[in-house]
Amino acid sequence: MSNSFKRGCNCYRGRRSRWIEPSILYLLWEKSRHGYDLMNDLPELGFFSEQADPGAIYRTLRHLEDNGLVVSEWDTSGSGPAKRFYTITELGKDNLLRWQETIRLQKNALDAFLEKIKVIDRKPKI
Amino acid sequence: MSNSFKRGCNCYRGRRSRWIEPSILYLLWEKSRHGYDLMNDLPELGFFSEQADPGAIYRTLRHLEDNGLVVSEWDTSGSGPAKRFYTITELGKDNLLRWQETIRLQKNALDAFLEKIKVIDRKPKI
DNA sequence: ACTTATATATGTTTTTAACATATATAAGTT
DNA sequence: AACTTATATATGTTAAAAACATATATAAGT
Repeated sequence: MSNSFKRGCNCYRGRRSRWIEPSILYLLWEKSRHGYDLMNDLPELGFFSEQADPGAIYRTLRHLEDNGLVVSEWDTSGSGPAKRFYTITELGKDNLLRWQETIRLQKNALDAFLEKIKVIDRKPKI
Repeated sequence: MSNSFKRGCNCYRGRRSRWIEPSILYLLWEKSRHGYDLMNDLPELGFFSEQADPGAIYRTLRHLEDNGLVVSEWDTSGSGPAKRFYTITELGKDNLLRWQETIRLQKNALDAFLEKIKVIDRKPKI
């Protein structure tokens, strides 16, 4: 027996799920923001326990912009280094809406699964 | 603009989520089965839209067995090729229970997210 | 001059999912 | 007997994503 299960659950093996795309789209739908803001705001959506990975955020933003779901412009006002100000497009909004069905299906599956496994009795530990 | 978003949503980009491990554990908790049975039974849990990938199933079973969460024995009764009969262990049951919290957190995040995005209005198409 | 906070970006490695293929047994078909 | 199909397990290969690490730059505070 290898030891990857010995301590704790290893549920997810430390990985989060891939909801970063709709999460960013949603936050930009709420209001336009800088990429850096997303690092602070993403965890509140509940998909990222700790700090969101900057690498993931900026690469996702690039991907979204490459596909016309968001647009950006440099913002040199204010202090500190230049910021990129991201705004969702109509295509982006439309895309966000399309996520609803995927998310609903996933949620329903998780709901049903929770119902099923809640009847399992945990043996009392010695 | 690249074209990966042009048609449809690309939600998930064709990928399913990684609930195969607790799904298999649950099915084996219900009753011991052959790996081949899991191909038919897994889709009913709602995480896999179509046919589950045999490669994923057998590799996951190996992984679970390597870690003591399931045990197996060859079953040469019946017709056709020999089958491996899988049974969940106490450690496996315990592990399945530990998934509950992970699944609940994910479900709650999806729930909250659905609530948020449901207020977005879809523009009427021309 | 040094450190810290802000801000964006890229490089590398590991893991996972997706897809493809291989192997073998036995039953049914021509 | 040869061929096809269903059953059953397993491995190989590729592509994508996550995780982790590092690079670069501006400006404010000490």
